[in-house]
Amino acid sequence: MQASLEIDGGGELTERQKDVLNAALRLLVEEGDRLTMTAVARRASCSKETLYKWFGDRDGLLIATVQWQASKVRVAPVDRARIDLPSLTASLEGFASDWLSVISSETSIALNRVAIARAGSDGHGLGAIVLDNGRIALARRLKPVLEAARGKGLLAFDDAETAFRSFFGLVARDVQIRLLLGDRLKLTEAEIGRDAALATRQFLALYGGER
Amino acid sequence: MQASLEIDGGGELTERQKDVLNAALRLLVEEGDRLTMTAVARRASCSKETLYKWFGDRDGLLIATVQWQASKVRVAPVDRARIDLPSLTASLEGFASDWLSVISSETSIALNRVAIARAGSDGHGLGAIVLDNGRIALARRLKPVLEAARGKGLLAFDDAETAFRSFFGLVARDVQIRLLLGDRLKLTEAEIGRDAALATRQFLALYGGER
DNA sequence: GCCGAACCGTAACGTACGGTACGGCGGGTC
DNA sequence: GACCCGCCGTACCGTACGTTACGGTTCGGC
Repeated sequence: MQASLEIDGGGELTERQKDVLNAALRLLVEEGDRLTMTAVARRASCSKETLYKWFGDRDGLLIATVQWQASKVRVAPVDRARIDLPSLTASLEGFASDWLSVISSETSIALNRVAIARAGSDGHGLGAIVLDNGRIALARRLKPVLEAARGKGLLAFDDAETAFRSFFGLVARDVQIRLLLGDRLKLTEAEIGRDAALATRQFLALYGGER
Repeated sequence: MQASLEIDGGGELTERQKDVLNAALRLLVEEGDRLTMTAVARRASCSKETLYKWFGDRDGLLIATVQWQASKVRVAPVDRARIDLPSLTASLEGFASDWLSVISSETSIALNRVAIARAGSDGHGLGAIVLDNGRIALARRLKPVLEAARGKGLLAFDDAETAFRSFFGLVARDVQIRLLLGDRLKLTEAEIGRDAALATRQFLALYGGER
């Protein structure tokens, strides 16, 4: 089945279906791409027939699982009224530590691994979804903040996309690729806070206005 | 078979074996992780029996293939005598554009995809190899340059690792994760050059000494 | 010319897994 | 109570693929 390309991923799901997807998600974290339909059915205490009726095929189940996880992490848009340097700094540090927390979480690592593994062969369904709920969602939330700050003269840049990508690089650095490749790398809360503060300071040094 | 963990990956290989590994490499780029032993044998015009005799099993073949590719990209160490600001700038730009070229190449993408896909389940053999020949090799070559530049007062930092990771982030930004996830993103030579120059300028702004 | 080793091509085996079919059951409706 | 419907559990089917086995061919050494 070709799962419908709806934007929201958790809309018309019954509680039972959400339970099943949560089970699939946990299994995805534990087993990676080698989870089997049988294992999902057993873990969720449902029949394979039900899995196929609800999700069509294995691909449909994976897509629904990824969309379900994505729908759980939707965040409220940032309030960008009244922005000054301290609030901008705090906001950037918040974005940075949120992002570091996400990309170092077991769930994110597992989902990115599966999406990357399948990006080569299939019609890049999962990759687009993961990208859209990761990097792209971050950009959508951050760019208005950057542009508001530029409006107040707190930042100076020509292209918000370029500025965003610099911020992204300063924050993520090599963390995600190392974790995806299996590097043992434990990020504590304190380290995330320090790294976020450093990245923010560096970003302001590069893009801060009226120095 | 547990392939021996030798550091060099292309040492005791006959020409015929290199041909076979090159065929496997091409197939890996085309097919990703779903390459089959039959397909490799057919592409390399050899028998499966030979594949199993030489490489033990499918894992051994994949490991040998990744090591073989890694052995091909070994580069000469950088000459760090007589360093001044122009030569440092040129050197950093060289590192940056090399790295961007590597991570945007079909081969690197395919190898990273396979290594990431298997990093969750198997004994993280491939992930460690890819990491060691990617990020870690880059750090090994770049850090002496950074430290030499610090010795001349051209750069200022406490920890070479931290400085390196900032450089890494400024160069790579979101390029690698986007490509791994299947984002269509074509980097031209000119764009790589511009991005490398920008990253270098930003890195020097953050870590340049005696301003 | 003969022998053994290495190798090619292919057939065969075993298994794992995606997908389907079916019997049973509990719960809602009349 | 009779009926229906959605779902569970499980057995089953077909296939793909890793792995092994085997007959035939080439080639270097004697």
